Amino acid sequence: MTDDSQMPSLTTAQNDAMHVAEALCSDRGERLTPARRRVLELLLQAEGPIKAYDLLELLKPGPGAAKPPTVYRALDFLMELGLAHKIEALNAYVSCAHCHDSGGAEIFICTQCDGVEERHGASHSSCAPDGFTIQRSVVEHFGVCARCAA
Amino acid sequence: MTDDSQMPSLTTAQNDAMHVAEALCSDRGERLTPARRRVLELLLQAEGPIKAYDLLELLKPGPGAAKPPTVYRALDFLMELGLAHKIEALNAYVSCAHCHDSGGAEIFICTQCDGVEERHGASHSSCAPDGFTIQRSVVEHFGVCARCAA
DNA sequence: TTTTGAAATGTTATAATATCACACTTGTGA
DNA sequence: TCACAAGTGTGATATTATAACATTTCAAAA
Ligand SMILES: [Zn+2]
Ligand SMILES: [Zn+2]
Ligand SMILES: [Zn+2]
Ligand SMILES: [Zn+2]
Repeated sequence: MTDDSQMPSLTTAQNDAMHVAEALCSDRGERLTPARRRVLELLLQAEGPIKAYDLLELLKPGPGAAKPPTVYRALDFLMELGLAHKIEALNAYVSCAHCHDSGGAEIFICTQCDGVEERHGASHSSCAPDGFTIQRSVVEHFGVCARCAA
Repeated sequence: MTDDSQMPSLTTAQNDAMHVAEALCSDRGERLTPARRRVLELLLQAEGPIKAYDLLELLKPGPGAAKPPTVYRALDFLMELGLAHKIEALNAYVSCAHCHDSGGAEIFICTQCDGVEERHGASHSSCAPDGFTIQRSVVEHFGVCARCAA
């Protein structure tokens, strides 16, 4: 029996993601506290983008019924570490499987199945106005994924 | 004296933009009603992105004190016509000088002066997951403009 | 001209999203 | 042991946006 035994039904991939998160926190000297861990689990288990107040509902059954600041603090923490992203156009959140340092995530959301895929590295500086230095980008594409188009 | 005389201090460029808007509405068989016109004027006069409730405040002095639905309806109308955009990451709105049909706007926001510039036409389909069809994109870049960097 | 019907607006209330402020707890290191 | 910083709990409140339904406006049809 591992010390992940208190987690409810995480898939292998989700379990792996938790371990990556633990390692990342350890590296950075940050603490993956129970509240933060629980929110990350819920993000990993979600089938697509999930809203803060839906997370809040999912946290209700637990020992301490969470209040909004708890969820938003956990989300802020996870986003700082690059373990989660906010989809601005939806006011919703997703876990990030890429564990990149901040910057450069390009998100594709299928409007039929709510599936989210992420890509990195495309530079947008070539389109920028002359002399404009990009510090942070929000790139969110909505459409139909290959599976749903079939 | 022109029949724009009831408008408060619009610059020539802003006046031109109003005429473009009028022409566009005319083309589309849509009506640029006083509420819609007033909101567009305020967007044009704003120095940068402006929030819905700030627009609401600016409308207060007028003959009829506006309520939230008035502002949101006007913004929705203007966005439908491509005369305004929402900046999702700021929950704020800007007028659009490009009068493009919907789709493809790429927005650059200077975090020092709040200036907004818009570019078009960069295709992101090359970065998309295989088989993903993009229907709508949100592309917002935050950084420092040439003027502020100088 | 009158009728009429769709579009637009007014109005009240409320939903949905997010943060503040401050007390308390917890874990860590001097 | 103590002091301190980070994290959390809690209640209130701020911010952003929409629902629902009555009323008005306006132009086209009769
Ligand atoms: Zn990511
Ligand atoms: Zn899909
Ligand atoms: Zn535009
Ligand atoms: Zn600037």
